[in-house]
Amino acid sequence: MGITKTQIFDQRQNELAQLFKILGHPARIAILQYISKQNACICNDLVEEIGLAQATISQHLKELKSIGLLKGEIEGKSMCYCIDIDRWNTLQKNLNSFFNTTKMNCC
Amino acid sequence: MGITKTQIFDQRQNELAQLFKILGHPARIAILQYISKQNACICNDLVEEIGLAQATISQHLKELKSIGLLKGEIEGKSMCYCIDIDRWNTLQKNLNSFFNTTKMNCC
DNA sequence: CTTTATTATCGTAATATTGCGATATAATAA
DNA sequence: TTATTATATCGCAATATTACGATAATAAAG
Repeated sequence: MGITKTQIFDQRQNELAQLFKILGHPARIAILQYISKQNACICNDLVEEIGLAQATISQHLKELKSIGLLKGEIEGKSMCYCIDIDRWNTLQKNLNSFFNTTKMNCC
Repeated sequence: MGITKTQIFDQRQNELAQLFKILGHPARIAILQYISKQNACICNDLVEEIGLAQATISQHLKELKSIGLLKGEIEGKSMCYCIDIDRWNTLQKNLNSFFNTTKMNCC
């Protein structure tokens, strides 16, 4: 017990849930907001800005990368993490599609 | 360690993350989709439809209620859980507002 | 009142997530 | 080469989530 039974749900349900799940942490929300404000970003800024340890920030960045929301480029000896706007717009469409189709026909 | 440091984030970040988090489970996505299809719903249907134990479904319903997405009315000896459309629309607006403001000014 | 049906809650085991120190890796600087 | 700086990964401890059986609570039916 304890493991999520992904096999009893369809792919769309699992993918949608995974997206929501990754967005479901305040640090990751804050990271996205901060990167957006900066127009560019290096991870080290985030450590000071957010107030979590460097290892923890790095882990959150990895999760945001896992759903394609962030892309990172090496820039000298630091990383430039940016929001992938195409992916961002696609995600927004997916979520809206879920919201719009699900509210239909409800009592 | 292990506990999310909600105190270092602001209220909006925590609330937004909480919404995403609750939506971040395939069973809860499936529950919302099923209720939407039915126009009404009793929990017992969900147990057969989703394929999780009754106790588990009940727990997921409770979480969806906790963010106001579902409202439940007693109907005879069973419950009628419905999507709260007003709340649903508000949530959708909140998420879109996050998506729209965050993608601005990004590199 | 007793039975039956439906949902909620409790307790618990299994697994996942969060956070961080320590360390590895990689690139530039001296 | 040897520092220095920035980021990633490993390993672990603390906490949270998921799932379910057992049981409680509630309401209708007999």
